Amino acid sequence: MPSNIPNISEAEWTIMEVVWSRSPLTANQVIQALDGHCDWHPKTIRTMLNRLVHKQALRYEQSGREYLYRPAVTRDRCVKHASRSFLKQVFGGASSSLLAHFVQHEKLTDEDVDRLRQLLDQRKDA
Amino acid sequence: MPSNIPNISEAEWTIMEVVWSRSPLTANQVIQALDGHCDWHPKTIRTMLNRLVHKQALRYEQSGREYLYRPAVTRDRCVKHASRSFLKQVFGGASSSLLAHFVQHEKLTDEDVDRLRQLLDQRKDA
DNA sequence: CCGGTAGTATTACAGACGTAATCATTCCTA
DNA sequence: TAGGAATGATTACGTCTGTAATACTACCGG
Repeated sequence: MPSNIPNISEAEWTIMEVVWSRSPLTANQVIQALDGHCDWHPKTIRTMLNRLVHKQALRYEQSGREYLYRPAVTRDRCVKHASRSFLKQVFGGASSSLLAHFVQHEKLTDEDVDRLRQLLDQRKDA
Repeated sequence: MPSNIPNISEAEWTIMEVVWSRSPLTANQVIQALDGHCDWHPKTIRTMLNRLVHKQALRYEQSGREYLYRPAVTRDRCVKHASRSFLKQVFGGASSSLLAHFVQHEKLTDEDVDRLRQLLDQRKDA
């Protein structure tokens, strides 16, 4: 029984972040959490919640006349899944190339660099 | 005049890789290059070449009765663009988190690690 | 000169996505 | 008790994707 991570689109990812960080919540709470950040119509957000349930990225339980949504997949698993796809598609699976790219082209503070060095040190080398 | 990087889908990316690495080539050469790797129908590949031209990810010039395709955007720019989107979507734009993730969860040889340390050293710190 | 072949261009079609509007149900309130 | 408001369900619709098939056109060979 392998992962079975549902495909979460870009817009859906935004919804998932909210649910991951404050689960469980009602549709309205999701809408409020996004108010100001996105400007999606509430209907749109409800639609996306629905789709995410169908994709089995979210679950819900009834609570009064509303639903309480929770993640059905952990953020970790989704991050890993998305990272793998990206790594494969853009860097041909070579994590070293990917890392080189980000070290060279994206901003890092000195602290970031230090922490990264530590991670490299702690890495259990084969 | 900002970037204007066209959106290149996953399947299209495969085509682009071929063109980036051996440009210029004819449709048939792309088809042959992919033979064995993908199993797309030749018609499918021609369709994708066409779409990529419309998206202005590829250009072509006539050569006899065929076209010679070339990239209209560099791989570098596309990699950077895709990396930014991914970074933003999955790691909220924090490159340090992204780097930590890949260092901790993806395979790296000892040489990879050494090279990465060097890159960190060479980094022009602010 | 005519028809087949090899290219390109156009069309097809289902499923995903972004973005909602409309429908149906139910509960609260006047 | 009937009507409106809130919620979830269904439907809508244009674009993008994956995956081709079909149409058109021009050149080559008989």
